[in-house]
Amino acid sequence: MVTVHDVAARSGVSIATVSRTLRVPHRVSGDTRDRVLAAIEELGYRPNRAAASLRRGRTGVIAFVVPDIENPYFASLTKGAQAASRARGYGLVVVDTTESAEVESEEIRALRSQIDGIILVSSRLPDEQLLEVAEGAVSVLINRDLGDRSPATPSVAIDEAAASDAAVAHLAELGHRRLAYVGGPAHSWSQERRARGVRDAVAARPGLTLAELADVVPTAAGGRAVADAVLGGGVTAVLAYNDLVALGLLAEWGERGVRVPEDISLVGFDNTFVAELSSPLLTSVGTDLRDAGEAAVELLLQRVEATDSDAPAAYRTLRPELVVRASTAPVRTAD
Amino acid sequence: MVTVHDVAARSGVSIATVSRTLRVPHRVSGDTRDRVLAAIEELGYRPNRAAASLRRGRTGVIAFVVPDIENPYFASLTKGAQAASRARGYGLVVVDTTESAEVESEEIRALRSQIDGIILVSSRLPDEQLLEVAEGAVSVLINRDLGDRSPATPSVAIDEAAASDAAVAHLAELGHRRLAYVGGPAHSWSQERRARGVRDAVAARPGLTLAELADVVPTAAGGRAVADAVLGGGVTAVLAYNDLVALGLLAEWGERGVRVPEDISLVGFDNTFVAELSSPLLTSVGTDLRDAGEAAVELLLQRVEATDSDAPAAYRTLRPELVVRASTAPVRTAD
DNA sequence: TTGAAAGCGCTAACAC
DNA sequence: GTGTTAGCGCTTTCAA
Repeated sequence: MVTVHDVAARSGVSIATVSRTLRVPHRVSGDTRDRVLAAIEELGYRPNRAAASLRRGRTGVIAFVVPDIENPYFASLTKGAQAASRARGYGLVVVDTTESAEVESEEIRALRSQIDGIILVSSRLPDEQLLEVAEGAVSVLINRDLGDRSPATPSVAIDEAAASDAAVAHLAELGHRRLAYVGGPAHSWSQERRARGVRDAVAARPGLTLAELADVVPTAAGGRAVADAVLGGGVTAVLAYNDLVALGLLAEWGERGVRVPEDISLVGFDNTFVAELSSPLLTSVGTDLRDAGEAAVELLLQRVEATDSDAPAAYRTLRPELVVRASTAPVRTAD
Repeated sequence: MVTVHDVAARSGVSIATVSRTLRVPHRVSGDTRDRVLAAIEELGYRPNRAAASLRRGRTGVIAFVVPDIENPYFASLTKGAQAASRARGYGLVVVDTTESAEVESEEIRALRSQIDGIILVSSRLPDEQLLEVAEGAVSVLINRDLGDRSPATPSVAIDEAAASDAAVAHLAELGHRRLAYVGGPAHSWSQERRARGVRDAVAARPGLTLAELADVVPTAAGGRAVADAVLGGGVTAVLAYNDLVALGLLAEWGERGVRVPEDISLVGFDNTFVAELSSPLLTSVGTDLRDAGEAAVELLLQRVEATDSDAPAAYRTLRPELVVRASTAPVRTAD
């Protein structure tokens, strides 16, 4: 292993100068800098992070905690976070909690002392526990919000009201009047906001009616299971909790001869890549998740690197975009 | 921050004993052990990993390098690796190389000194560079194999010959005689083995013919692009390079009135979760990817923790399973 | 079985 | 602008 001592010897300076050349190059004369850099190159020197961490009290690693890395939604967020942290020279430890609050809290506890900061995505922890975690470490939340309870914790959230409104507006414009919303898990943070958003958007448009299905398992299987129940009542357009549920509806309907969009229009949430896997392609509303992942990293590092806690907490609200694909069409028959 | 000193003071022993209690408990008397453990509990002591790493020369972190975390195939592998490394007390740094060999080699270089080992999944590096990496660190390969060139590097691979054979056998049994294989990227390691496997399986069954399409982009869009080209020549069943390509074919055919499985049967490779997103559900052949990820971690840690390099290199070949779903059916008309 | 003590490689005062 | 030096918290001889 090559150490600062080797580099120092090779370039005829002290170890302090070697360290300075790397950390504060402007405090080293151009001449020495060149010599040190050359020696580093020749020797293939790589600073030992463990040593630096021990001395500086910082590890250069941040944790990214997701409920399920196989879920396309979280995979995209992770991709963005990964790229951003790499670009900033930080390592990203990805933790998959398998949707379990216990695993989540256990992992966080184990990690706490080894990382500079933590990003919690769609945390499954109850508010009080989440609060404790958030206060106990430099942290950023995605899809959760402690509000006044922890004004120092930044969060990144998607403007679900805007998303819902865009989706409903699109369907209304196509002439749909009787809508249905297939909701997700009962107490999910996103579900609550999406359901409210859809209700508000419908209420704001006279003549629209809304049927709601609650507590659907947020997977394709969940969608298939309720495909039948959604139909009827003259519903001509359906909004699904997420793309996966939408694809489940689509598949099951297809097998029962219900055609999309001829018989019924369908809109998903999140606009994940699976929206481009189906036939017809799925109209979906969502934000760029990679951007969201990046934003969270930026927010986190801003705090990590803040000399003291001078950086104000930032709440980043991301604007979603409706991507119209083939699963929505003008309502067929006037009611 | 609570340190060994605090625990030592609290329990009336030396810091050495505190350390021993955690690392080699059997060398501490039951009595002292209890006292130390109690103090640790009361104080909430967590060993500082940076310090331990510096002293022991090991970091407790392994790297998992994938081309694209958004790809369901790699996401599932990652999920398995994540669970396995957590269970063994190691941190997992996930690196997404965005399918770029440069990014891959750069990241590996940067990481090398900070990790105990590295798992390279479907590496995009050319053989000689891969060899260099594999020799320069404790490493395990998934979906690559250096063979004699680096007999010390374990690898985990799926038995593609068996997979291809199972798929072809299934179609042959259903009465299909004219098959087509939609291949993946020209020089991909998996593609080469899958193509060979399919060819061999077809050759082994008199009466079967095979049409091959090469160098298809391994995504749904890639599949859509060649949906037309595959048809014709009396082909009644198609094998696709992976599930994504299969879904692309399925979607495009659907829009052109070609029905699956009535008009044509379709089989995907990998059996990722997207095979359950379509209508009809996709017949697909693959191994449990989480298991593969776990296996790689086991192999790696076995070497990491080997006192010296006593552990023999292990080549783990995983047996794939064919999951028959609705996209395959008996050939409709006798030829 | 336990303790004293020597560093692991690096950074950051502090002197010059 | 550069060098000297004192640790960061831990593990591990070596002695007792």
